[in-house]
Amino acid sequence: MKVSREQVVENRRNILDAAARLFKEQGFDSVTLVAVMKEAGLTHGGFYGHFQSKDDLIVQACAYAVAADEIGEAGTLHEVFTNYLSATHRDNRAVGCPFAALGSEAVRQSIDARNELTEGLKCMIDRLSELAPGDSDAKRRVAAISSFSAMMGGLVLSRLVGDPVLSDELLAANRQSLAMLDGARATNQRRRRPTK
Amino acid sequence: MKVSREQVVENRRNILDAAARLFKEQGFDSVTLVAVMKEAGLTHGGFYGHFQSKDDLIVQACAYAVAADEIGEAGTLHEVFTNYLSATHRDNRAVGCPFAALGSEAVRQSIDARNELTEGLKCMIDRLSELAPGDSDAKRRVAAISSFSAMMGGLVLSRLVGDPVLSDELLAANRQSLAMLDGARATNQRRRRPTK
DNA sequence: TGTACATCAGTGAACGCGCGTTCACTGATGTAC
DNA sequence: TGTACATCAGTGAACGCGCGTTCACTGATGTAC
Repeated sequence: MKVSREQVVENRRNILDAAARLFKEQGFDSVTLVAVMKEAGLTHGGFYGHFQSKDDLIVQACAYAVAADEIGEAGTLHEVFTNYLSATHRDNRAVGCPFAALGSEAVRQSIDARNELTEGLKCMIDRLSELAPGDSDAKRRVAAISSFSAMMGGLVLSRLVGDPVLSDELLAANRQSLAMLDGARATNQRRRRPTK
Repeated sequence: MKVSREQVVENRRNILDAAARLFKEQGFDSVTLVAVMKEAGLTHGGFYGHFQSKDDLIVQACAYAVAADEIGEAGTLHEVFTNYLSATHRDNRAVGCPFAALGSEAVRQSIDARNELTEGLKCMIDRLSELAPGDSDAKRRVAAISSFSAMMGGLVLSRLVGDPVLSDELLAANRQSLAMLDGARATNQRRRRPTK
């Protein structure tokens, strides 16, 4: 049965939202279109009214996921990595960072999907560069890139590990290391963003 | 046709080697048993003489991959991250680090597979702890964990990115950051491993 | 504003392909004598 | 050492299931008058 134009827009959004969550939780290959459409409250036949193929959905869902990602919106680098390297984030892949959830699989996706993620990564690096310590744009950018790499790598490893003690240690060690880097570089720089 | 006992052992090794390479290159789900057996120079029917199931192969291939991983065998931390964060490593997933190649997918594998990888990670952390800077075991261990997290995260991001300029920058920024950490901490520590 | 009808988003059965897995068979190995 | 035979690693056809995808159909929407 035909639905209203607003409903079409909402349905498409629901499909993308369901796809992003399921992909991050279970991976691109394991998630079926039937599962995505069911999660979105629809039946599978309607899928091709919204997307050309599963590959097309993956591209759109990647764009949606990086756009919805709020990691960089905290006020300080310390807040960012404290939230990122938390047990909560580790244990909730579906609503977490798409790079950590899908990184090593995304490498093998279409160039279109990777380009969407690349745009999201560029945006993330720019936002973190504003928060990172360093007395030049170049240094802050290096700090942003290395900080995000460590956060993302550390989170993946903490999720991978079976041993819960080691998993917690991996998060804590990365938090500690980032705190040192943040503090050490902060000492010999002028403040760029004075607190209001 | 029956083959000699030595040939059986070699065939099993060839299957594991082919599986580890193909998994790292294409991911667990995309690789078929037919492809693995063909790569090992056999036909698919014989697979179940060596392994109980594809899941069993994944477990054994994870163990094989981490055992074959030589990343931590360089002499200094600088050598380790220079090799790890290289274009060569980025462009050759099949023979590279299993954590970078399979990290975000391995999260969703069986607990047996994750335990094999966990053992490999523990071994990696121990080896890097011997090379890492710091004036206590605890600090060297934190440095080892955060260094490996950044290396692994940085490599995954550099592989993911479509833009080759950004990809190179991600590698270079992480090398630079690790060099700073290595150098900075090295200044205020006694030398633990004097050069022979 | 009310009515008739064309549009088209969503439904669900069906298709075909590729996958993991099974199994009857083959023929070289390796043992018993 | 040589021969006869049981063993069993590997072969390749076949199976069944689940997946992405298609399509004839439905019925609410929204437009023309």
